[in-house]
Amino acid sequence: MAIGYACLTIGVPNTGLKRCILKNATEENIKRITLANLSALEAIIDYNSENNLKLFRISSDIIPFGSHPINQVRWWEEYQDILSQLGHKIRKAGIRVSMHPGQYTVLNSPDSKVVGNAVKDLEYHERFLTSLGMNANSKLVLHIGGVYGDKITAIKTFLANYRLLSNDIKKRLVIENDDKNYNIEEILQISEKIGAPAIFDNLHHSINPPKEDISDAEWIIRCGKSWTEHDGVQKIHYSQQKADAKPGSHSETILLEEFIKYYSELPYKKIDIMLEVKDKNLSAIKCNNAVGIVSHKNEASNSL
DNA sequence: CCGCGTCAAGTTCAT
DNA sequence: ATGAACTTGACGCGG
Repeated sequence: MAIGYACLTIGVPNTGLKRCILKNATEENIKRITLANLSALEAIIDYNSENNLKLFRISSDIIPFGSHPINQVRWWEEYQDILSQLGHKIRKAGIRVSMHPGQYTVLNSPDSKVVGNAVKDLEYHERFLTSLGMNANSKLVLHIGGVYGDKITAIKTFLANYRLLSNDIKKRLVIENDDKNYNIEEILQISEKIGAPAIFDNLHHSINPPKEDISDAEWIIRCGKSWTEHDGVQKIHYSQQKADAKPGSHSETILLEEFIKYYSELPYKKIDIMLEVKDKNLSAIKCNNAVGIVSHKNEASNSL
């Protein structure tokens, strides 16, 4: 069991990622930012390792314009050594990394240009994880996409386009319920058809539940059946609603009492939990402490 | 140098 | 028909 966080590391020097706007995306800037970001990622990994944070989502911003035609840098070749050393460090630390293409990556769009871009974006993310030398338990998390007024057709489009993806992408792809369009029941139906594992997101689920009203633990059990040996340990997303904000807004920090209750109700503990929360690593450490995952630092100080 | 508007992409919903 | 929200910080322009 590991608890992790997404993309950003709060309060740690040299871990910030750089970006640029399209207008400034020259080859020189792209290379400079890429190198700076790989260095930042190493600092993040060092920090995660020291703090026993064994689950981390790498930001899609790691390579500027990673799937945009403006970026013609063959970074996976040019920085092959840096990437493979970084990957080695990640594995040595026992950290599981993943990536999560965003809301603009829509595989089931009726617009073939949009689909083409989505495929390119998946290829970019896949290439990054493969350049690190990660195996198939490093996942790419994807939402299904739009509905376009007809969900049956939209799902058929997703299935058809999924089948066109390369095996390298398919072996990493996992699908997640979202807060508007596709609930966990639909995700599981799609998951069975394509063989991609299902990620259960508790907050999305609370906002967009299916008709069948069973406990989160029951849904997690059903999702768990979609994870095979080569996919690694089942992953779920966990977040808490920010008070007095729009449904779906992530809270500033994780309230421990609520987390511990949720944790205690999990059907089994062989689960990796990705927190989606604004204070990132701080909550991840807090939750680790709450469930008895102690960092090396703490062990050292405890033994003094 | 400081502060605030803007930023690649797509879809949905509100106006 | 047009525009904001999504999620969010960081870039970078204008003063």
